[in-house]
Amino acid sequence: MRPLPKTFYARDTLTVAAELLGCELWVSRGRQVCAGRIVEAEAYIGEEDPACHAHRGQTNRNRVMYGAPGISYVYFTYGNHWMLNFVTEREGFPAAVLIRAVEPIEGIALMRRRRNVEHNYDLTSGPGKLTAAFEINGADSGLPLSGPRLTVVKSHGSGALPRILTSGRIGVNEGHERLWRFYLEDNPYVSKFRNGARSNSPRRYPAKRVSRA
DNA sequence: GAGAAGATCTCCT
DNA sequence: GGAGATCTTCTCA
Repeated sequence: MRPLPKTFYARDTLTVAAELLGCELWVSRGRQVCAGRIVEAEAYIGEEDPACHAHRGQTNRNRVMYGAPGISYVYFTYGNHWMLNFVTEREGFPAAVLIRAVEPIEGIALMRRRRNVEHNYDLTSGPGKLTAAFEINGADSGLPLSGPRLTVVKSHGSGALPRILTSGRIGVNEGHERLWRFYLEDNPYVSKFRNGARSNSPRRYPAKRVSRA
């Protein structure tokens, strides 16, 4: 199982976000291993992006975002939830991909114990849910995505990937006109349209409107 | 130090 | 669909 190289992340964040769909995230806790296929992600790019943590410049909290590509950026929000991001682009430029949802493929029983929910589709269908299911927290921030604790690999599943759709980002107050949310069509683990997303008319990817302008 | 905001989730109606 | 929970981070005085 070969992790994605650093060069994968050291590219345009929108490209990375789209290409992460279908990839597998593996999280190890000693002998406990959980894994899921990434089905939904959002891009946050630079200080010009009003929804990005780096919008107001570098702080203690977002310092990891300014670091090298291919590392994790995990932060706490709403008093309850950890958010998992992958740092992208060049070192010194704050950009990241928020992992919003995954499809469980390994360690499902462990996730169910951690989440205490009835249905599998409730395990990881949201950014806060997936970090709870994978037991990801601030201790995982700044770690390489090439292992040993966090590993991202190309999917070794067979068959063609479903269509990739884009929409406005969820839960952000500004910058929602940018179609920087990417997800797999008809996947039950994609988080639903809600929480104030004001521009989530889905479009096929690649699309002309998916740009950084 | 105080107050406000926040890339969410879950429960209740 | 709405509101509360919960607490870290940041800004401002």
